[in-house]
Amino acid sequence: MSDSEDDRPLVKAKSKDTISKAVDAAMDKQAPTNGHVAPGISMAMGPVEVMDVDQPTTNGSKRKSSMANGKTYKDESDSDDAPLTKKRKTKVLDSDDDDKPLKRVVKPPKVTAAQIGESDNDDIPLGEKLQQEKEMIEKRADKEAAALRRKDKVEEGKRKAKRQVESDDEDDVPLAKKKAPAKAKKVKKESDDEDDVPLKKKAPAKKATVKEEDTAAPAKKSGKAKVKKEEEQTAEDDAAEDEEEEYRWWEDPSKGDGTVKWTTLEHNGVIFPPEYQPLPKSVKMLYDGVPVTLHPEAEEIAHAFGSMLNSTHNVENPTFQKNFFGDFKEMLDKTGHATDKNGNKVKISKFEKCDFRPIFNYVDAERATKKALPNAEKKKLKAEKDEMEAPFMYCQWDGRKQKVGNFRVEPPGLFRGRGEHPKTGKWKKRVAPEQITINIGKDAMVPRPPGGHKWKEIKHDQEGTWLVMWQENINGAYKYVMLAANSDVKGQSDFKKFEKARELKKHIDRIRKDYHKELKSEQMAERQRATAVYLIDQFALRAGNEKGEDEADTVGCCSLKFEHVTLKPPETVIFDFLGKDSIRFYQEVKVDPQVFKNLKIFKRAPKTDGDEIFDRLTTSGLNKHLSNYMTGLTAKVFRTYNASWTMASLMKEMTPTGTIPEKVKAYNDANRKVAILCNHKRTVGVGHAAQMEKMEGKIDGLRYQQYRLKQQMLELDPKLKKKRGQAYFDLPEGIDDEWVKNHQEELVAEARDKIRKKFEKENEKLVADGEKEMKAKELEDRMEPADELEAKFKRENKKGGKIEAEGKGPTVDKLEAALEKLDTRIATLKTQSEDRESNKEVALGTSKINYIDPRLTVVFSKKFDVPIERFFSKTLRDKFEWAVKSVDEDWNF
DNA sequence: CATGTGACTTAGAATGTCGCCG
DNA sequence: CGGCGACATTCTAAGTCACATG
Repeated sequence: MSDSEDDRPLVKAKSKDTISKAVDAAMDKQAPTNGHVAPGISMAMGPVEVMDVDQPTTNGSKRKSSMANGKTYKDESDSDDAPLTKKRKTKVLDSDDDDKPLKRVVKPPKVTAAQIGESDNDDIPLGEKLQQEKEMIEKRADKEAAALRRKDKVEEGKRKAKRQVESDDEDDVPLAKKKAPAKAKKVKKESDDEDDVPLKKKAPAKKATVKEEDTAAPAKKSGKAKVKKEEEQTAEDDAAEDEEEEYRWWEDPSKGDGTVKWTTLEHNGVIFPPEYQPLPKSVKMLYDGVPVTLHPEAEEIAHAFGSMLNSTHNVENPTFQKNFFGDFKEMLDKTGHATDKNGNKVKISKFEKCDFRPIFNYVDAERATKKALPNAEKKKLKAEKDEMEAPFMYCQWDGRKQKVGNFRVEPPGLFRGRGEHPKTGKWKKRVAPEQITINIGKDAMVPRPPGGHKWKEIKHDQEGTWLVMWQENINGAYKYVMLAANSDVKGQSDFKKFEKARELKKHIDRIRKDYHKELKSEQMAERQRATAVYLIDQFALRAGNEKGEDEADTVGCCSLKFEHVTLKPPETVIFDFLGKDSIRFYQEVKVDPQVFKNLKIFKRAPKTDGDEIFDRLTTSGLNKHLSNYMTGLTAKVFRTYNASWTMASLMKEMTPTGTIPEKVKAYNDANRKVAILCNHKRTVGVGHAAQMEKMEGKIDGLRYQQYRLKQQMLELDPKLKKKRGQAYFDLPEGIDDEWVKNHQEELVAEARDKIRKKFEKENEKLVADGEKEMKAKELEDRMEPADELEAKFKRENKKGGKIEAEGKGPTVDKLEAALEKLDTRIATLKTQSEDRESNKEVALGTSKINYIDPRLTVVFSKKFDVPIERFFSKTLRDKFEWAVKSVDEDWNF
């Protein structure tokens, strides 16, 4: 009973609960089972040992399925477990120890189970379970708690002890991949241990300082630049006694938070989206085939849906439909539903009966007319818009003009949650000024809210970098207006981010060493942590915070679940899960044997689908641990570090030879590797396959042309047949008569199309100029070349038909030349299409923008003498100004 | 501690524009 | 010299992570 209830709670709680429950259940049944305990198991295991794999667990039925798994791992885990226990007493875990047992064969499964249990309560009695566990025997709880405390202490001591012992764990071979950098540092390492905690080092101060200055100067307009710089300088000097200090905070992330980000701040707030423009009376959605009139507020929602009809991705998603229709109906209920042309009320109750196409057609037409607007007109509109937006584009931040990122309040619309977001399609309401909080300098003029309205609140929070904030209605998410990427603040924090990643270089060896050692820790929690860090480091996984049930079900490292990890002995792991943005992460990788073993243990029964692999680990625990190594070190730093590091090493392998495009390609190839590392993908649109096919078709077309050329050659010089062999003149592979026929038809149709289009265009123009349009007869006449083409094909297709040589004065040589030309064209197309194929689902942008230290790109540009423009668009150059200006070709990541 | 709040970075899709090829 | 695909920009969702709170 209680069991089922148990299943409810949060995901995390759930999995843990399930397990502990199972433990409980088992205990109740066979509490005394000491017999199962393997020799050497210490008391610390306490009550838990009792658990038996075979015991029915909470969700008995479900569990079953996992049995197979459980079995598979049995021997493994056993051996592994034994050491765990053993260790209990030892201070330092010794790898030998660990290994031995591993080799030992098969223990009774019970032991295994016991172990699990043990670990369970081991670290945990988890305060977390609480309420559900009320029924739990209090005594037991107390005991556990006590045990826990004890353990923590032990652990603490152990950790220290370990440090010292460190040196001998040679055995943990780092992956080849990462090895190189690690090695280099080794020497230093030792001493580092000591500083663990402290320091922000000053060392780089010199360089950094310089950078800081560069960065600081916005210097956008060259005209003003000089003057500005001066000002800056002084400002800098002022602040600059703090130089020291200032430098520190921007190097030391832990300080990042309590710091003042500005002293004066002026801005003009936000632009609100235009009011909803009701559709013209002639445009109505149909309900049950009948045009109906809606209250504007309801119509607005229908309009949003209708204008999306082309994005099947959303509109055909059942959740999207359901959520949309739910909110739509709610509004209908509120506004009295609809009326038909006679003013009779129509109650809208079925989504299926709604036809939004009239709305879509209207919207689509509007789009088209807008697009068709004469250029001058477009320009004018744009200018007007720019002018009205000008005041919002910039703010004054400590007296400096800085660009604002997103000064527009998000317009209402249907929420486009990604993946299987349970709320996708819900109506995102118009934001009222009353919801908006303004953050601004005390002395600044507060922007005026729209007529008759008030702001929710005015703040003067100097520790925040945002100018305007509101909360959205669907998820309660906070929306902020902040500065643009090219602003000083953003630039600085970007710089800081990469410096942090670089600092990790100094610690990475020790961290890797530690986690390799801790992979064998007898503390389940520690072992999980080590394993997680391993995954994060090696495979660039994200941290993986817990998520709520009203969000898409995606995971990162710490939230990986049973079903996301498949173990394939001897040491291959298959990851298959949805990560951020519901992007699939699929990788089949070899891992350290110990990691493999650990994952097996973490997956042991009674865990099953839906249960967390790292049930003893949270992102905050993980990050807390990481921060011991280096201030500000968190899981995400590893992604930055590994991405930049990868780029740097790839660059080292390159030699600055070849043409510019070749160098650019080399850069992009490296970039692609980083993107793959980070799993940055783009979903290939449905049209992609077709596009690919089209390219293939194009290639085939060219090959067919070649065939024809050859035939023409033959016509001119029949002896060639002998000289070159029949095969040379055969239809190319993959092309047959049928294909040829189709192709010919296409070519003819294309030709016709072209002529017709041209004709129509000319006619349009004539009409526009007030002249008479040409007659249909004219068109017919113009079709002549197409007709001729058709006729020619017909002749060719006749039995024994020849392909006549084309062009004036055809010679074999000329044809040969044409043939060659086609060869190159085919080659280019082929590489192009291959390129495209390999690139189709990799997105290079994200890694370039967020992960690869831009200074690396600058170095590449200088060293290989390729203009930076080839790598950074204008916006990126602005964003990375600090990098572009601060680095020479000797710089190292 | 667990959970919630808040602020900030990272992410792919949608949209806009621009350059290049036939 | 115009069409269209590639590239750039905008938009906002979805993460991370520190800190507050009970």
